Amino acid sequence: MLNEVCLPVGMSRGDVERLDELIKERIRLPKGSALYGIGDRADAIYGIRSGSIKTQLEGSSGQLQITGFLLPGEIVGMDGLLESRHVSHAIALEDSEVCVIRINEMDAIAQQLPALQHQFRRLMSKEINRSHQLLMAIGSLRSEQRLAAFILNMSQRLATLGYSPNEFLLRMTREEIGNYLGLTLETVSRLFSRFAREGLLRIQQREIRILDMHGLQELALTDCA
Amino acid sequence: MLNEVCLPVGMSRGDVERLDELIKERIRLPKGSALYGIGDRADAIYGIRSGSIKTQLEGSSGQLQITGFLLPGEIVGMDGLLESRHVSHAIALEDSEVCVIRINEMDAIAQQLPALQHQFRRLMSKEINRSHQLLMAIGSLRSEQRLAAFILNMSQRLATLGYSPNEFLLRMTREEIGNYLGLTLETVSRLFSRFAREGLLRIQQREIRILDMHGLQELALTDCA
DNA sequence: CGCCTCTTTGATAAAAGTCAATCAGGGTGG
DNA sequence: CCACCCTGATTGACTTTTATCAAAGAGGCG
Repeated sequence: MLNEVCLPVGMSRGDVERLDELIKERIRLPKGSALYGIGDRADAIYGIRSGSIKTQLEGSSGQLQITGFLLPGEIVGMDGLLESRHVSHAIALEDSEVCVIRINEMDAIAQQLPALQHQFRRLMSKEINRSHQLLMAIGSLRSEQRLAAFILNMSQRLATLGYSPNEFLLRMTREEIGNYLGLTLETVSRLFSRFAREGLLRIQQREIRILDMHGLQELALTDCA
Repeated sequence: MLNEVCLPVGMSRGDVERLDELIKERIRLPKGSALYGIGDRADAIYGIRSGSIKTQLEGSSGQLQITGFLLPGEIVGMDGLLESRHVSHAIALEDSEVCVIRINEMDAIAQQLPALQHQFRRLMSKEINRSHQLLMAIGSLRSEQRLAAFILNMSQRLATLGYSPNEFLLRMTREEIGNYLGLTLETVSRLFSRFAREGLLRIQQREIRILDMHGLQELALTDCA
């Protein structure tokens, strides 16, 4: 049924049926619960069916760093494939559901289905690119640009899921946004207020309504190094 | 011969011989030359045999962000596997040599050699973790901690290559270090001077000698959030 | 030898963080 | 059902960190 949500591939009808074997198990995650934690055995990856999930690392002195906010259709858990142990936490931001893709089973099927192998490789490459993009944002953009880019990114991803790109609900706190972007929660809050004052958007708690998409885009690009 | 440098795997004697087929081609890179650039067709990955290479992204407004400094034994080029086009530049920091691993050929061999598939997956996961680590450093550490962590990281990686962990030559400029760490070149320079003043290390141009490894480690961890 | 790039250092400014107080909702228990 | 509490958000005053601008110094390569 919703295989494309679990592992969005471009493959033949018959191939897709093979995948049904792969995705038997599902997990329901109440808000705030962990899909996995650091040190947990990593023998599967997870496709998000509904809800949203954050992933965060834990530094050597205990500080947390959020590395991603994942939405339906996206894959979580690929960080653990190095040592078969997860090196991050994955926590549901709201009640969510994921489907489980066991690595072993995937390997078995991929043996006769090279397209799956390639698809999986693409997914990992995507993850690399995602964190590189974030790296560039944190490393070379100013706070206002980072937040603008963040809002636009959420908007785009929600739009591809069929939601309105102009009006949506943030599932994370100011503190989580700040942590993700390398800012403090106060800075994030002030920026939201400023964006609202400047007529770029309207914000009421976590409900965002983008009023001037073009202005936001301009802001995100304004640097001209 | 030096296959483990090109694709460090834990596999049987016979398997290793299979790999010889894989690595026929080598490329010599003069200092400053590009292994690939944004938009180039990505049909191979590269194992560094000697020298060092930086990878950098280009933002929408033209700003560059260095995402990695790669040393011998490390793999470069995995960012391009998403769309078969590279999305970054890879540039030699000194005269370097890489061996070419064509994706197609690797796939063909991996068909009968699952260990290779797994090894490749591990490498991609490692790349994800690497950029997550950097993300955490830039996102949640102060400038002095970032630089200390950077120095320690270089030291460790050079040590695993058989070089002295206490004395080495940086192949990149202050500006490149700064860009990588999300700092300006002036800040980097001042920090080096300060570390030297505090007796943590001695620095003369790009020659580093670590005098107080433990002090540096402490500095890198000092946050206690 | 001299130019050119890289580096160092200083003075100043701007950005973002910290501390602190208040405010707003949402959920819980009386 | 309402008051209260607790978490999260906002805003202000102030500090710290880091960037920016500028000038001078050091090597290295042609």
